[in-house]
Amino acid sequence: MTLTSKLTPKLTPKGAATRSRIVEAAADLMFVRGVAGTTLEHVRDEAGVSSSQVYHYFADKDALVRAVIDYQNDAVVGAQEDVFARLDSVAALRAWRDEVIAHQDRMNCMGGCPIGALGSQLGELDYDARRGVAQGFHRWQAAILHGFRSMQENGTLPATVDTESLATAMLASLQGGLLLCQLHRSTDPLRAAMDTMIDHVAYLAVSSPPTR
Amino acid sequence: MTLTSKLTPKLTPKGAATRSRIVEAAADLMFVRGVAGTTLEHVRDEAGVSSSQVYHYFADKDALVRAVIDYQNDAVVGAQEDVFARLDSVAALRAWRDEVIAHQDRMNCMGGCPIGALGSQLGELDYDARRGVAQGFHRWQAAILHGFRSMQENGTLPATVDTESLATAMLASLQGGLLLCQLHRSTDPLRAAMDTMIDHVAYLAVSSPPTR
DNA sequence: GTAAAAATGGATCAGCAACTCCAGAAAGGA
DNA sequence: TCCTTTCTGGAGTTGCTGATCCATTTTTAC
Repeated sequence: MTLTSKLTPKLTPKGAATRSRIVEAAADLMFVRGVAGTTLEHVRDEAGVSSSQVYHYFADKDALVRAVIDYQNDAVVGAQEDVFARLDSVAALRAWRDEVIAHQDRMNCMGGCPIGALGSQLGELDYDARRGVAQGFHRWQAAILHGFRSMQENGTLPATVDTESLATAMLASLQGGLLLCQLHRSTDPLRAAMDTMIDHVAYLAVSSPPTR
Repeated sequence: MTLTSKLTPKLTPKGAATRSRIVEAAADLMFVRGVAGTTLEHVRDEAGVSSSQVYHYFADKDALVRAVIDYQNDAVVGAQEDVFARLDSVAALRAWRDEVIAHQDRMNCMGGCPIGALGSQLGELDYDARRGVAQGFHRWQAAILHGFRSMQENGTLPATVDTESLATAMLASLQGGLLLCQLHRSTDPLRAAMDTMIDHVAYLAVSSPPTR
């Protein structure tokens, strides 16, 4: 349950739909033009609502930004949480890497990670925003961790491996790789980052094979 | 040699000092408040110059931003280029990791990487800015690569290792780790990211020991 | 020493974007 | 049905911020 749902106690179905349209429009625009580069006028036009609508559903721009963070957390992490849970083998990790790279290819390496971009832009400006993004990253790390734990349970990874650190390192590699991918307009650095990290997982898996 | 030096052909020593003061003030402010959150009025006051000074040395805000990118490239990468070149052992890598973490500790995990933050904020908004940041990252990657090549030459790493990819992966890990460090206000994720990557280098060094 | 070029100060402009207001339409609840 | 609440429309306002202008002082070059 998000914080914003508490702040708008009474919402008719129609109102909820309008609110969603505003958040989605804002999320799309902020992904392309950045938070500061996105005016509420843009959001208004893109969502097809009037000026007052935005302020009917959100106290100010900051409140809208926080709703966008919640939205992206669900869209990016939530939608892939079950996918991460099934990352229980090195082969599955490599398939996931291929999907991530293919997606960036389709995007022409533009935009990077929606959550990471929001965090980088708002980290020092908006306390709540920073917390929201951190929460999304924690959720993301937990999802990856779940996969690594599965690899321990099925004997792929030895129990001695620090899966917490490994999951954090994997997420960091992904984020850094996405940033380099965006700025170099090439998937090569993303591939290098993910491949190297997956190679390390494979090393951990091989170096201490299951003893059953 | 930076591009900006070509655009301001005649600069008195006094003028160059004033220009530098403006760029440094802008860099500091943009690191803390972000690019969009930094007004030229802030820069003017912080640098102790009048409004017209800024426009005397820079065509517009975008030009100042590009100068800030050049400045940060030199400050962050340039200043540590020789340090990177001496990273020719696993122990040296671990010492470097300690320094990075100690620095983030001193900063209270605020701000992240100055170059990464600029890239994330400007990546999709300013073509020249994106290219400038990418150039800085390339320089950074090359510096790390230099260290890995040294490790090959002194026999620490086998010649078969793809040092290009390894250097890129190390930089990505660092960037992602810094982002998580900033957003979580903790050096733990940064440590996890760097440790895991250095462990991998150590694995590559050990798995195929020098055959001399 | 003098003229040209560069540097400085500060007032001011103009546009934009966040935010407000109020009136009216639609929906919900009894 | 009728009354309350929610939703919508769009004009309007205010403050900020990037940018301009011109006069004045300082420095450089010969």
